[in-house]
Amino acid sequence: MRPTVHDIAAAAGVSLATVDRVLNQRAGVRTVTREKVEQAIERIGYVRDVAAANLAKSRVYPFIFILPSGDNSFMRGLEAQVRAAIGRSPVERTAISIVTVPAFNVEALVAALDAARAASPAGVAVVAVDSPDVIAAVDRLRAARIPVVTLVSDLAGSLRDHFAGVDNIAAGRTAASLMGRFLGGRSGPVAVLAGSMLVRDHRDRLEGFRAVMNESFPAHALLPVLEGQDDPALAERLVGAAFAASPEIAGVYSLGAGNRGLIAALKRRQSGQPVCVIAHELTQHTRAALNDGLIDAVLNQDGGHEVRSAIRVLKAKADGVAVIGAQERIRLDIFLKDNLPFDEGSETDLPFEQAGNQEPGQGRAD
Amino acid sequence: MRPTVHDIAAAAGVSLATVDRVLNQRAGVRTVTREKVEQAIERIGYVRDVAAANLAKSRVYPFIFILPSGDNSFMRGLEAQVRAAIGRSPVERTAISIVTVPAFNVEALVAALDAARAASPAGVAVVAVDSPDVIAAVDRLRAARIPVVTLVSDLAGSLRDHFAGVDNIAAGRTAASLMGRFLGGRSGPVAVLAGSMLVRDHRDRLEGFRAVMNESFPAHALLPVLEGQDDPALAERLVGAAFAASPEIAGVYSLGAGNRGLIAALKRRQSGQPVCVIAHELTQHTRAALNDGLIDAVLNQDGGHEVRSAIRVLKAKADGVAVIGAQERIRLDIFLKDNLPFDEGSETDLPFEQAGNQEPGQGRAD
DNA sequence: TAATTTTTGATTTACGTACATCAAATTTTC
DNA sequence: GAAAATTTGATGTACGTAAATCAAAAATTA
Repeated sequence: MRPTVHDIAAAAGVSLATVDRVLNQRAGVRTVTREKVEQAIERIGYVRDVAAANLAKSRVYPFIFILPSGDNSFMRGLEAQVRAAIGRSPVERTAISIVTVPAFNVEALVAALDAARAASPAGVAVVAVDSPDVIAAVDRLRAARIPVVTLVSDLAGSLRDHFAGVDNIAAGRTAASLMGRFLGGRSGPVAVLAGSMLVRDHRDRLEGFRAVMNESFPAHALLPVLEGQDDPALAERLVGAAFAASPEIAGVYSLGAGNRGLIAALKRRQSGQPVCVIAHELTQHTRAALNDGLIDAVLNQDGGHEVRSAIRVLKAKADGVAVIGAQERIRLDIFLKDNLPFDEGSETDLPFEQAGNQEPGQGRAD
Repeated sequence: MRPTVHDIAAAAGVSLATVDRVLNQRAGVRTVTREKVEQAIERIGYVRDVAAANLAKSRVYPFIFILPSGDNSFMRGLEAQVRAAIGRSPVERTAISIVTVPAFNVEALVAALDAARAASPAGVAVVAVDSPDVIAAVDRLRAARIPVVTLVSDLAGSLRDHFAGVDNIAAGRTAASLMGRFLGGRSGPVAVLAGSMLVRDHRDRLEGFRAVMNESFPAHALLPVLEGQDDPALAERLVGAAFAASPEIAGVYSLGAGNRGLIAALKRRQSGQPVCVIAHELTQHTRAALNDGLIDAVLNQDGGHEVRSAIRVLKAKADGVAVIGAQERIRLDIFLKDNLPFDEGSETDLPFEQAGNQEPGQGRAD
């Protein structure tokens, strides 16, 4: 049988009350006694029964999720996943609130992080914009002993506890490797469509992509990066202009969002050789384009996994216990039209379709 | 606040004892009363606090894992993952025992399943061999109200509760799609190395591979399937013979284990055009070959995920509660040398290296 | 040494559920 | 309508931990 607090008391030769004082770091225990108890815990291999402890404490974990607002399929899917987690709150003892801030907006994000700190939750998950001010705001949360997990896009140099997202450098490298092999003998330059260089995930993907293209496929020149602000309309204009300027384009790597615009531009393209297209994030639009042969491969991160992983890690950090590392590694999914998962419908789709059009630059769209 | 049993009692106008009788389906409740209570449960939206219930019951979940024995890196890695789960048993309230049976052996597997049934555990996970006798044995377990999860290889037509493994038809299709694209303009037939057509996973992969090769890349003929029994030595002989007989081979799809033998044959191959190789399961051997450029892509299933998922599902089935479907879908990982995960060392490696050589056909090796 | 402070022990209640016991109320059977 | 059987209620204990109270013991200070 697993040892209990009573066994600690017996082993240490102290009372239950003293064991409790040590376990829950309450005052009024002499150092010698505390050490006696800690040694007993070590000796008999006691591990606190978290379920029983949570029951006794009527513990709930108040978490805050900070996500970009705007018309971005992936981000709205992520929000839907957080809402699904909210639906499981009674069972999981969480109390999750969602805060949305304009995409790529440092000041708004800092304000949201500081507001979160004022609410003193049990943990914060945030889709980070890479900036010194954001790093400072995250570090203020950590200084207030509030666990922080970055979601989707990391914040290198900050004191965040964990990153729940894919290895974006590897993602970029993989995209390049697939691009180079899929192009085979064909020649021609490759265009890159990004959202913004303000977010770490996009920068990392570009870095990985550039590295492998230069190393392994130097015959294909890289055209200057198109920054589409994750806005479909802008993306469509930029890609269309690139096709017009360089009809010999052999491939396109879309490492951000706004794929609706990219797909529109591909459909409008009349002439020229076939283009190899690799994009990120499986949405209704990229899925359809993959099936139609407009897109050759989609690299995907599972937002549901990321959200559930973030919650597990935040809980563990709040309780001060270890996590199963391998379980929390977010995988990069590679989808060809041959291994598309069955469409789960509402699960990854938008929770609500927004009809009206969005101002450009306000969202990480699609 | 979340409703409790007391709230049910109040809402239904009955005593706590009666609510308990209904909740735990004990006898001695009139149908009218039972319905009154069930309606109250529905009305106030009660969900049992599983943590508290488990605490009260001092619940442990005795599970039995039935795995193939023999010198097969993937299977030994799987076993290591089960052992890791055993290490978490005190926390997860499980009591897991491992049973190994010779690979591809129907009688031994049936005996193990029947022995498991006699032990009346809370659930059984099994790497299935596809056979009517095995189906019958699994159905006997289900008839005894014991939840069954198939692991890695499914058992279509049985009453198993769940399959914790990848979609192997999609895996085969993906392999073909990658193979066809990687080959580009090159011509020549493609060889297929399987383990045994007795297991569903191998048959499914072959089916998917054949379908896409015939549909999309009919220029590449498929050579007769080599059945290597997942044995490295046999695989090496078969592949070597195939190279000798057909020097113009353009690609090899290894859909089973025994990749050590395949790699040896590839290294020995002197002449001929370069061969595009796609294999299954990331082990120390396939990882090294991928890095060396001997293998072009590895399709992988994460044994750790499969084991943890199997345990979660078995628990849920034992408790009669729902699972998060998306969380339990096992993903097909596609690894190129560019997105190899950091080597976790002991985590996916063999728990112990076996030096001695194994009789052929006794294991699903490598 | 006495007075004071600090530390420790003993005990109780609570969390939400399971399970057992015994008495009381209700229904069924003859 | 009485006896028997069944159903329901009331109550207590348990699971492992948290948290509180108050008394007793030990240590510290004057």
